[in-house]
Amino acid sequence: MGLSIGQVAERTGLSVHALRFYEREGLLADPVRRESNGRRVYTEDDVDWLAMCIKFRSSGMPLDTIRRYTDLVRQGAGNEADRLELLRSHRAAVEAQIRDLENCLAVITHKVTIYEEHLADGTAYCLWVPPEQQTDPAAW
Amino acid sequence: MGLSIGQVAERTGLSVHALRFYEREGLLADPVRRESNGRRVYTEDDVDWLAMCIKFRSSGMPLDTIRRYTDLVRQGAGNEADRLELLRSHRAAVEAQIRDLENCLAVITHKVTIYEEHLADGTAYCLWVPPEQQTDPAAW
DNA sequence: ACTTGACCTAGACAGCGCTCTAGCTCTTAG
DNA sequence: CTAAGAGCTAGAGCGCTGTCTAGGTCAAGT
Repeated sequence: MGLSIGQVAERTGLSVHALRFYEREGLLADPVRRESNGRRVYTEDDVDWLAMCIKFRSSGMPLDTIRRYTDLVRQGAGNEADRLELLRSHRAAVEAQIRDLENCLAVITHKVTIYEEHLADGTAYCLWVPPEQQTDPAAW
Repeated sequence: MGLSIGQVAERTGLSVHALRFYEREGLLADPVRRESNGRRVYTEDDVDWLAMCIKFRSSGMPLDTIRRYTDLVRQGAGNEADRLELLRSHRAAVEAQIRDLENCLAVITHKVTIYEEHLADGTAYCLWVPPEQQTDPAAW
C-alpha cells in the first residue's frame, strides 16, 4: 500500500531530490511517514497532494504560496475562507497569465505570418536592398 | 530625438539596470549609440525592439534564445528561414503553455467551486467531524 | 563652489527552484 | 561474503534573470 520515494518520483515526474526538497520546504500536509529504517513511505493521498502541488507550481504559484496553502490545510477546519481567498487570487493570476500569453501569441503569430509571406513570395532576399527597409520593424 | 536610458526605462518598464544588462547580454540588434560623454542614446527602433524582447521574455523565451534571434537579425538578410523556424517553435511552446495553464485553471476553478459551496451551505466547519473526511482530497 | 541627479563600468550579490555530492545505512541477489 | 542498488541527511552548487554597490564622470541649478 505504501509507496517508496522512487515510486512516487516515477508517478509524479518529480525527482527524488525534489520530493525530499518539497518535504523539507513544508509542502506536504504532514511529514511523510517512515519505515522503521527511516525510509519514507508515501500514501496515495500524498501522491494526490503532490499532483495538486504540481498543478499549482506549473501555473506559476511560488513554493512559498503553496506552503501557505499547505499550512492552512494542516491547521484543519475553520480557515476555509482563507484557503478560498488564496485559491481565488491564484485563479485570477492564472487568468491574467493566459491573457498575457494570448497577447504574446498574437504578436508572434503575426511575425510568423510576415516571415512566411516573405519566404513564400521570394521577397525575403530583397529586404536588404533598399536600406530603409533594413530597419523596418516588420522585417525583424 | 534620441532617448536616455532613463526615458527608455520609463517607456518599456524595464529598469535601467535591466537595460544595461540586456545590452551586455547581446539582446540589442546593435550596441546602443553613445553620446560623446559615453551615455547611451536610444532610438525609437531600439524601443520597438525592446518591446518585442519583452513580449518574447514574458512568453517564456529564455534570454539565450532571444540572443540567437537577435544574432540572426544582426547577420542580415538570408537567414529568414532560420528566424521563421525559431519563431514557429516558440509559438508552439507558447500554445503548449496556454493549454497547460488552461488545464491548471480548470483544476483551480474546481477547487474554488468546492470551497464556495462549503462556505455557502455552512458545511465547512463540520468537515473535521467525521475523521474519514479529514483526508478527503475534495476538502483540501 | 557645491549639491543634486542622471549616467557610466565592473563586478558582487540575490532569489527561486531545484540538483548534486559526500558519506552513510539497509536490503537483496548472486 | 560481497556487490549493487535504493534510501538517508546535511549542505554545497547551479542556472537563470536580474538587482545592487562602489566608485567615478558630467551637466545644470543655487
